[in-house]
Amino acid sequence: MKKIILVDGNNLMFRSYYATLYSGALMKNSKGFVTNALYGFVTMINKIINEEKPEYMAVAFDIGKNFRHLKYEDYKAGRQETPSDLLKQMPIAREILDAMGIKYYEVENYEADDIIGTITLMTEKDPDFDATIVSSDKDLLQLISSETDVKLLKQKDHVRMNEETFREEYGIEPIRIIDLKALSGDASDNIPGVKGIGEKTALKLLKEHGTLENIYANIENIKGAVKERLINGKESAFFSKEMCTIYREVPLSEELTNMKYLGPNENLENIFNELEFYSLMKNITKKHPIVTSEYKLLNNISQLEKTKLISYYIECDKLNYHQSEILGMGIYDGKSAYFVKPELIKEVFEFYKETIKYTYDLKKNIILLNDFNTNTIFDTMVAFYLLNYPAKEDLAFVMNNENIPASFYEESLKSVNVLMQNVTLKARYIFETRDDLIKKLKMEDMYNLFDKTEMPLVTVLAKMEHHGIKCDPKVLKEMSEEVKIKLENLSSKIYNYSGKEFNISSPKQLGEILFDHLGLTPKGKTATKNYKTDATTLEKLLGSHPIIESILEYRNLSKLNSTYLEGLNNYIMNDGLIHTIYKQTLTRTGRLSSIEPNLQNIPTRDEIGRKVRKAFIPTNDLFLACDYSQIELRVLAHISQSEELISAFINKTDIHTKVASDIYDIPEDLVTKNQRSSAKAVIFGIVYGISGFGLGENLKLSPVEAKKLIDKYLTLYPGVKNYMEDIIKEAKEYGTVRTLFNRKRVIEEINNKNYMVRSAGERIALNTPIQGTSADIIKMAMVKINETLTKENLKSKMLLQVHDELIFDVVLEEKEKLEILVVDIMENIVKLKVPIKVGVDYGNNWYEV
DNA sequence: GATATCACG
DNA sequence: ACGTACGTGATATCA
Repeated sequence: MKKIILVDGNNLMFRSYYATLYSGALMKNSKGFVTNALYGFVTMINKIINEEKPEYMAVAFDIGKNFRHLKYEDYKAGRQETPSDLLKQMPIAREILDAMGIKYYEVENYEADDIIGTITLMTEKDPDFDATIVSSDKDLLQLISSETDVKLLKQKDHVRMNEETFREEYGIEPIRIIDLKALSGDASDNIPGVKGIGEKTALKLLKEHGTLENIYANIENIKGAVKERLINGKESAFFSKEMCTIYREVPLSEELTNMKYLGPNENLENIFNELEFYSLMKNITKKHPIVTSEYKLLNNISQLEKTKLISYYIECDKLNYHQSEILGMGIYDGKSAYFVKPELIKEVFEFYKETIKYTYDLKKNIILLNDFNTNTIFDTMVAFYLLNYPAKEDLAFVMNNENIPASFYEESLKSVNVLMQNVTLKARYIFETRDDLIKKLKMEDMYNLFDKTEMPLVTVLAKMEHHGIKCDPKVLKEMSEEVKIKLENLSSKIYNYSGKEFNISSPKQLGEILFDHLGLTPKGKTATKNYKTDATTLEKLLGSHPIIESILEYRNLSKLNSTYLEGLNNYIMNDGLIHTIYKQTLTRTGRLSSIEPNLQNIPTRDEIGRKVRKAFIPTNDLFLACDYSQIELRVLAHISQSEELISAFINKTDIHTKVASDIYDIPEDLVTKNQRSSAKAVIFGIVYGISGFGLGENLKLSPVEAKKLIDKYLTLYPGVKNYMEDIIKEAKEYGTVRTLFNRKRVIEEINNKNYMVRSAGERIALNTPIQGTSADIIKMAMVKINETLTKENLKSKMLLQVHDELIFDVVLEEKEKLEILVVDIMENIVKLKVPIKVGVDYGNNWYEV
């Protein structure tokens, strides 16, 4: 059985137009062309296609005055004239249907209803076809039959009406809709019906007598006022019936089989581009069907042809590519896919030396191949990241997400056949998605960020990872021994206080000891209903029992030992170096992250922990650390254009002292250390979207007092306040925020009905442009620094990035030159409304720095 | 594998 | 009344 979907095109366009007419500004493209009806129309058509998955589909439109107008000059009188804004969109709807591969029909002097009626007559006669009509017009219910049902559109959802459901609701046969209207009329079409008879009475009469004709044949059996009204309105009734009967023999010379739904063609994208329906374009961007997973086995380079570009995908045996073996490579040259075994890979790259290449996770491949000049200009993973796809370590994540079956690398480990299939398929996918991704990056205004910053950064990070940072295991070992002794002593001390032994590292057991066994006052429960025992909670209990202090110290030292002293030791490789992995496609703000090990969270805030840094030493002569001074605040000053902040930075004021003097209303030279640090907390809190409560916790003030500080700050720095309001408004309107360099973040939470979720979304909206812009800036600086180091032939290396600082392994004789060039690049890579300052430090190890 | 905790900017 | 600062990763414990 074949099903055809029949859509009342006029009905859909009118609905769409009026649905958004009163919602404020009418949707227009940048040329001022109103597009609201078309947008709704396309959305509805998409929805119908999604829900019905039609093989056949047709849309019907009204055209010109029809026979009803000729017979009845008041037909549809009283209706507003079609607004010109809507009228102008009508022909485009037809163009869109053409481009969507959907047939549409209009026949001079007939309405859409008549065309649909004519087609359903065809399907009723054709044993191969059933029909579903989509409209919100109840008139069409008269066409319901055993082969035809109606999807009746309501304001929010729809109801499906077939013979059974119709009878249930109306108690009459579907075709009797015409008799019903003949009696009760239809205000919207200006059908008079019988004056004084409404739907209730009409239905009652029809249930009793069946048809309009029968009612009049039995008119003597009807009593009272109804009879009178019927007699008076007889002519009108029969005339009305004629008016609302769908004409089912419209001259339409078309076979049902020609109404096949073909799917979108290339014109659709152009039309959507013109209308600026960018959100709708996502659904139509060609899902490159990977029709074949065929591949050849490469035994000899001579099988290959020189070509302009290829794609490749490499799979290795572990997630950490610094210590793993290549399993194999897939390549695709636009015509054929080949599986390349590890021993042939070097040769293949030699063969394709001049060839432009695309890949996925270029940084991984650079390290695996130990080749920094692969001529790879496109990293699909980075593109996916910027465009908000799940750009995980394995391309299979994205492919599966796009409904293209692909195996994960774990499967490749199990069987060579899967491996070969896998890498060649992935190589094909990379090849075929690249153009689309570029287009999307351009559409989103992120191509520059991609091409000039993120892509070049891939190689820079590869170099940093590859170089590694030297770490002396002896230093770690010595510290660890000391710390372990202290931990021993602390545990006995703790057991003495508690009166029994327990696992101090178990928050659950610790909670029970403190609050059940020792009877201390709990300060709340965790999500799993255990007592809270985190540091802030314990600090509140400091006076109540001497065990608390020991536990805090124990926690501190055991963290230090397990995560850093012993933990880091496990990452020192045979070359005596630690090779972290920077994740370039993970964070939502644009920052990097560092794993295995995380070199971005080596202790520094407390003195004991900071000593870990003594283990990190240069391979050249010394370390240079260059850190951006208050980069996020400077970015805030720039983005918010707060005059107060800008002038403070331009005048080189100590910003925290300045703010302290402002919010406490005292001269700068009287600001105490405490006041300065409170001001600092206020400023940082603002950047994160803090509440009075949160700041109060932080500063050990009451929420009310804290709130006062925030309010004072916002009054004195109105630019900041405006920024906060504007960015949240922007986020709510578009569902996204952007950094200064166009990096985009989608914030789903921003219009959530749940207060907590929505508030979190608002804080994200506040913070992301600031954190993200800072990330953009340091990334741009890194790219330029790398370029310059190469150009100037310097041997000193960039080693680490810790969000706002860069650490270099310096060759002594290059010291001055390096410092000047790095500082210059970092400070001038972008021009903000405030100066950007970089601090500089040297040391023989990371601690000294 | 989830949770609690704590290290960093 | 809600429940309370953004972004990360590693480790130990426990269900």
